[in-house]
Amino acid sequence: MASSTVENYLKHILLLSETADGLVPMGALATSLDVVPGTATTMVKALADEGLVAHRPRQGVRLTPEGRQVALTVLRKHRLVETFLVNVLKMDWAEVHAEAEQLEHAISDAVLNRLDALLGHPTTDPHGDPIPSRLGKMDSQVYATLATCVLDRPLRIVRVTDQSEEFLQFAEQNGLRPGARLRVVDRNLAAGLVNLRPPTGDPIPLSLAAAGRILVAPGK
Amino acid sequence: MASSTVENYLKHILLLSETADGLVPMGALATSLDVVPGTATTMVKALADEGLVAHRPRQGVRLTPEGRQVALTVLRKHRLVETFLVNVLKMDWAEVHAEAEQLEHAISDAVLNRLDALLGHPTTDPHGDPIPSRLGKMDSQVYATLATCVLDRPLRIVRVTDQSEEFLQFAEQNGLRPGARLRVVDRNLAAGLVNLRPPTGDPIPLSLAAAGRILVAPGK
DNA sequence: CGCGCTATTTTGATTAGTCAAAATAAATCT
DNA sequence: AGATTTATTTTGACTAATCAAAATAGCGCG
Ligand SMILES: [Mn+2]
Ligand SMILES: [Mn+2]
Ligand SMILES: [Mn+2]
Ligand SMILES: [Mn+2]
Repeated sequence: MASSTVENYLKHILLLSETADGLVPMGALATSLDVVPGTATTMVKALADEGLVAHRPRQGVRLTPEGRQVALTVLRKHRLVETFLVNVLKMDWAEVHAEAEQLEHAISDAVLNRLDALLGHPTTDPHGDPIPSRLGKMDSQVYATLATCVLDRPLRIVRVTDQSEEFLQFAEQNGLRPGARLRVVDRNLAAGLVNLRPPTGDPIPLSLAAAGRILVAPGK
Repeated sequence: MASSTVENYLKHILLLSETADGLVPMGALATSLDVVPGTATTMVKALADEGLVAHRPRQGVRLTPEGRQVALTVLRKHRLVETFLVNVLKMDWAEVHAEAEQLEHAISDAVLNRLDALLGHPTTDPHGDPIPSRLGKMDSQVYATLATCVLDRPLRIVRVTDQSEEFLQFAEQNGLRPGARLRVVDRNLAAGLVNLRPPTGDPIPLSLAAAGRILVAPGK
């Protein structure tokens, strides 16, 4: 059985390889896991010995099919747990990430499947992050962000890709959660500012950086 | 923060000191935790340095008030998790112990309290084990067992004190769960046998050893 | 081509938790 | 009391995971 440390390494490699060509540099991995680079190198070599990753010295690391399977299961547990905590226990979506970080390693497959059924087999978690299916399929559709989408068209928020408590709290406050409707009224590249118009209420000003962390799709 | 190892040591010391004069011998602790005696000695000395236990060399170990508080919280988590798994996720009462053994270390106090509320502040878990209150109070009433109670009187099962899957499966099969009504029709010390009569259906024969693991109270 | 910057790897130590086996203390039995 | 058995403690060694700091490999650049 993989230790929680191993599970975390694999999960982070999976997440980081989404935003790259598949090869994750050691530095990025170390930063993401909050360890020093030497530690990541050592661990990755051990994971390679176990057949969970392939290590290209001085270039980076990628998951093997077996490692990917483990990582997907951990991610599935993480996101289903978050969904449970928000939908059933009514916890704040800003605090569930830290909880799930621990619980993802403590949940058996039996509990996982019961939770999945209880929640009605959801495909996204409270932040809009896709939940891998039992078979390891995960929606990887590419969405526009509030920083890149067309102006003045009806939009629907599909995902908030910043897990930090502060950002989530701010988003919550302004009704910026998955499913919410809005338009981007204008964008000022020079000032780095975006103005949003929700269906009702005041316009919402947002930095371009923040806008880039909210994914949207065209919506009625 | 206490590691899961530390939490397990404290919880086992708590449980073992219920069935003794409060001083738990190293041998018993080691057996209970499935480690070799030297390991228990080493760990207990470390726990003593942290002020969580008091160690009487060559005699045994007891919890300090701080250690007891930690142990009670872990036990509360364990039993509330078991209750959740059975009552909400509809898992089998024979399998939840192993699950809770892991989850008890991964649940935050925030989740603990939400679970408690969701379940309606239960005072016993699916096996009838008492759940310590948020303040660390735990019912410690002493009950008779099916091996020691009076004959031919209406009884109510209050607790099944054998966590093994086999025993719980057997008990389930025969309706021997907390809340169930029955009588002890006779007891044969020589043969080591007890005969139970449920309200309906066939009499149930049971060994004295097994009978001693089912706690009962006089019941309508 | 050679120099220097940066990312990575290596080396040597450390911590938590464990076991095997030897040493010791305590209890029990002649 | 002295010898024997049993429980506990000590010692030495090991594994997983980590860090600090030194060594190295690649690069980009003049
Ligand atoms: Mn984690
Ligand atoms: Mn999420
Ligand atoms: Mn445990
Ligand atoms: Mn129980």
